[in-house]
Amino acid sequence: MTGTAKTPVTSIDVARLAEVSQSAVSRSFTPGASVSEGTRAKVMDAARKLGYRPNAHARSLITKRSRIIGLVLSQMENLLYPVALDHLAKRLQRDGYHVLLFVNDTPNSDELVNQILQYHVDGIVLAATTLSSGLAQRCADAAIPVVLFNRVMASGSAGAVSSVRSDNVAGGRAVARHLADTGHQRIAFIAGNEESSTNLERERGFREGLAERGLRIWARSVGNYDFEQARAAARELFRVASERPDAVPDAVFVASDHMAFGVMDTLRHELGLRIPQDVSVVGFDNVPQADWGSYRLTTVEQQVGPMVEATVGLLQRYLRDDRPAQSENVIVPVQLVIRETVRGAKPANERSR
Amino acid sequence: MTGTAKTPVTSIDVARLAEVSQSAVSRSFTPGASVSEGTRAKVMDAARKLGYRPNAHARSLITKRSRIIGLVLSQMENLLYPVALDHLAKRLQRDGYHVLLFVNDTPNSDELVNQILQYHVDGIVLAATTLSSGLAQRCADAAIPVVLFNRVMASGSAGAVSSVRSDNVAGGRAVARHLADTGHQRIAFIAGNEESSTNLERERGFREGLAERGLRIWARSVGNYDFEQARAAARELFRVASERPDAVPDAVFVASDHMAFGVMDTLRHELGLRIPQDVSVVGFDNVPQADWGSYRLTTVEQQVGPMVEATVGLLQRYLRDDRPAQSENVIVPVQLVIRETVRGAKPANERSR
DNA sequence: TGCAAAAGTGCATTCCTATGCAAAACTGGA
DNA sequence: TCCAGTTTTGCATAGGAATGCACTTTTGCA
Repeated sequence: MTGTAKTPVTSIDVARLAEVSQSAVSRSFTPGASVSEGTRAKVMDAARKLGYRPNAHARSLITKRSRIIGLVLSQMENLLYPVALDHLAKRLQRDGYHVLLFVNDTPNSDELVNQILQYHVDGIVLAATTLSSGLAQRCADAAIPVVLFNRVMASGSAGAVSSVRSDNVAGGRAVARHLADTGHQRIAFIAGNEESSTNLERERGFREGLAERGLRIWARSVGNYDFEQARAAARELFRVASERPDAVPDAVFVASDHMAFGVMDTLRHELGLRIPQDVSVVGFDNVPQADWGSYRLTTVEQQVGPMVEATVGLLQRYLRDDRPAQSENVIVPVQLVIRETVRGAKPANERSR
Repeated sequence: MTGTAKTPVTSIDVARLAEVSQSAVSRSFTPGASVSEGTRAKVMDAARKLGYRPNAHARSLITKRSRIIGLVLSQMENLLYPVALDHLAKRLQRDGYHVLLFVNDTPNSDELVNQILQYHVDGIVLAATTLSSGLAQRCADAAIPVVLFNRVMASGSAGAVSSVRSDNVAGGRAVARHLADTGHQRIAFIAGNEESSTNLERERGFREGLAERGLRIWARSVGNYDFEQARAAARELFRVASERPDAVPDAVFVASDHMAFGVMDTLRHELGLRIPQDVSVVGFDNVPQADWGSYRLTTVEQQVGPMVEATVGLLQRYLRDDRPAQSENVIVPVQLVIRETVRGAKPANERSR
């Protein structure tokens, strides 16, 4: 019978009941510590009776490890982040770590850094696209390992700021080739946040890919990774549609799926265009919705599983040998997922459904 | 210049530099403590120079308050939860609290309870639809206040298990009335998880509303709050469509938006039905996607803001006067948001766009 | 100017667990 | 049976901050 512990029960209580010392209790709960099987059994038994669990705060106070990873987020509507959060939390839980959440409210990162440092987290995952790299730097200065998720620092990093990201350049290039090879001529691009590394890289790869085929970006607009702004961008690009139908893009590459959905809705329901007959659309991320029947969006898959795995791997390396460690930048390969929003493409490497 | 603190800097270091006692430092960082402006200034100055911040673990060890709220989640793909998570984290951050995340991996809640209790969280928010109420009970037994989010306990609760939920019954009833009043006759229902309180209440309200108008559920299937299962449920309900078009539902109430999207996709793209001409669809939640052009889903809004506010309110009440406190069940009103998936309805109380 | 009340300060202790060190118990080989 | 070697055990302390208590300084009012 698991005892119902109304009041805090400490290792001393357990020690008393098990008739051993407090140290023995502690050791029984520390993997690899020196205790005989007999004592451990007695302790565990007493612990169960009393409903005892070691106090994580007291423990981390002395071990200097909190087994907590701070996660800084800002965008929640783009499903990529919830999905990544889910993976990350589950993965860390398996190793006895947990995620403490920080939502990037204000642009004032000072206060946020303060809050994070108070908890003495063992590591930080920065998944906020809009975040100033100052925050990363400040955390790294405090000797806390930082992993940027889906993002890199602009300037040379000083401390232990690593990053995990997809091969955005390759992704952009793959999209360019695909659109060129399916015979598109007037190819537009809707950017995300123009200063973000994700956008810069995707756009660069895209330009390169187009150049290979003797093309270039025909028209361009900015959506800032925002649903509504992406819709406005689409309207802008297609404004002249009615007057000169042949002066209008025949394909759009949108820097994120989340924006692409808004773009598709606007093209179809507001501008009366058919996808892909009148215009092709390609996204980036491959969030679950991209597979939904209303969109069936051709897009570049960011492999969340491997990205999370890499993130955890980096963190663990820091934690094991806790020297400063060189900053490391992992690039996870991407894959073009061809569905039904590009004219002249045959769905090939589709995975499920 | 904010000093870069390579090594832990403690209140004693600050005290030394500021030429005061350690107590003075502590008091300077404790709102409402007894310190003169002069000392506080000296302390803050020294603290800034050294890059000092109080150690949250040491603090919670002695104050018995961790300023951490545990949040247990399981469903991430239904945007309702990420959105709620976002609100909750921001709201708590404003009060100096933070969210520690627990993802309900396995059905084995024992291990999860263990993990939660180790951190001595000040409160727990349970937002996992699929979770056994045992978990709630166990936490409450450990004298930790528990708030069920979007969910109630089946049996009479013993400890301090409160809940915040929408008025699901009223929501279901509103849907029934709306569908009846717009002339629908063969009204189907696709259930979520049949044991969940949300589903039970929505279905009950729905039945009651239909009964008021002399109708009843014409066909029923179960989607378990899962996208694919909902699609299968839709196929099942409309299987006979080709043979006897008039024996097929003319409206479907789906117990969550997330499922409703799958249902709409299946109806439209797989079964070739038009919405709302051939069949009307109503969802529940009003997640952001419901407003998207491809869906424009008529649905019942769960007001996440007020729900989070109520949740935080309950937690704070527990924390202030920390007696066991009676369990309290807050019900947040809902609102039918009429968009374009119900035949014969005029978009009235639409909010934005 | 004097004195009681209020405000500020420091000392010492507490929160709970982990761990270095020395002592104790046990192991196995001769 | 005895001893060196190994494993267990307990003692005592550390880790960083908060707080009751007693003491000192300041304040306010007569």
